[in-house]
Amino acid sequence: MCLSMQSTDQIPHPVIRRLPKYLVHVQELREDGVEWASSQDIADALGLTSSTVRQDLSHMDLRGISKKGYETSQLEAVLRQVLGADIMHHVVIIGAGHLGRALAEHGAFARRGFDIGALFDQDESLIGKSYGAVQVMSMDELATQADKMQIDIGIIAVPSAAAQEVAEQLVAVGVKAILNLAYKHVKVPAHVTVVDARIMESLQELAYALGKKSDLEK
Amino acid sequence: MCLSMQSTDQIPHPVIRRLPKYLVHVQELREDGVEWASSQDIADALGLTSSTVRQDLSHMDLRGISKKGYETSQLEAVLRQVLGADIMHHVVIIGAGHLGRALAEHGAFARRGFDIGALFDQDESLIGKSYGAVQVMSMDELATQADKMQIDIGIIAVPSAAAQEVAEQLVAVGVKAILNLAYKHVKVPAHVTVVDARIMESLQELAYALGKKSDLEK
DNA sequence: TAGATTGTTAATCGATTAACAATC
DNA sequence: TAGATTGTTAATCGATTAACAATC
Repeated sequence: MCLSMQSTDQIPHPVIRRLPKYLVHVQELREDGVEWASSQDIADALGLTSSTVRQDLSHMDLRGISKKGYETSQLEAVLRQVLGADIMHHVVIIGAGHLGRALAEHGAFARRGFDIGALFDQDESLIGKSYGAVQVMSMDELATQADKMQIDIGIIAVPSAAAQEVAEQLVAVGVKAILNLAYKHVKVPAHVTVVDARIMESLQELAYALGKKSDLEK
Repeated sequence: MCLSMQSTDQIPHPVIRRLPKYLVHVQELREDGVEWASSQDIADALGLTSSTVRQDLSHMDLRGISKKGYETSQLEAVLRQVLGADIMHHVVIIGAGHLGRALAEHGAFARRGFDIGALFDQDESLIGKSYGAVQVMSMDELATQADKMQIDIGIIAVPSAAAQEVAEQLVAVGVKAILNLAYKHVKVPAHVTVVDARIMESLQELAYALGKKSDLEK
């Protein structure tokens, strides 16, 4: 018997990318003691239209109520469930440079269900050191460790020249989900999901916007 | 007389988000001595279709050549120009926590035209310290410093609870472009551009993808 | 010349927005 | 009851893909 029908239908990608935004907002509302939020309330807070919010939430396993909106605690629960926020995910970071270390030391991930199990680096002089509660290991140990801890997600935090090779190493040890922080597109087999989070690209997008603005001022 | 017609037409947002990907790839090709790249070559490397590549590049101020494709050095030049990669942008980071420090110490930004002028933090005990070549200053000095260095871009690297307040402070001192790394949507006036680069959201997107995969295996 | 590849138009696909009957 | 707000259908808008004449 299948209770949650929603788990089978295909949620469009733009919707999926908005779900974390709904979650963080509705969580804040619930913590602040707000029990109900209308689609318009949520839209205003997140810079969307109420129509988009209702469409998006129609993919979730809950119903709103006329004149009241959506119950924040219920909405939070279904969003957490859909996003797998209640399951602990095992994460490794490849690259113990500034960015990799910062992520290891950043407590917020563990609090949200992402347990960072290890940092890996080529640089032998770093091996054995700890950042936060996370130890640096040799790249040679990746395969062994992948068996021990069941790695769900690999984070690529190496220089761009090494990104493709690291992606292939992660795929080789069976990692199915990769967060790529390197300024380089990586190619992986179709069964592996890659999400890019590149600060450099975001900065360049801003630089473009600034250029447009100064054009308009002329 | 206006030589670059392209600077006035409106480039669609999805195209703009792909431009940095083209730039980084074509730069690599050029450095490797590859002089020509066809739309199909570029598409294969970046996981796009050749049709998309040709459509995207039609917004740029260059022409490809039949049977050869696009000249990499020329393509790099127009992409750099459109993205403002040849102009130095002045950046400040608000929040001298792990992430803020990592960005300050990360050399790649300066190399790509983003000069990080200062870190700002509320914590008085951090003030005066340096990370990389970047000094930590008091939040009280933001307004004064904003006048001195001409700030183009502000990076929000504070805990989510403080993100909205920091956004407002940046807007108040005249910053027109904000990179938001906090796990919280910030509201700003229409004349200010915000780009989000939230690692947490990307991880949650991956967690969703993992959940879908384990559903399919059943 | 023949064939590969462009630039561009048209077709398709999909996401967002608008509209409104149902409902609390 | 009257009015606000949902869920959903239909309309609009925009992006991607396909197709193909032009061209090197």
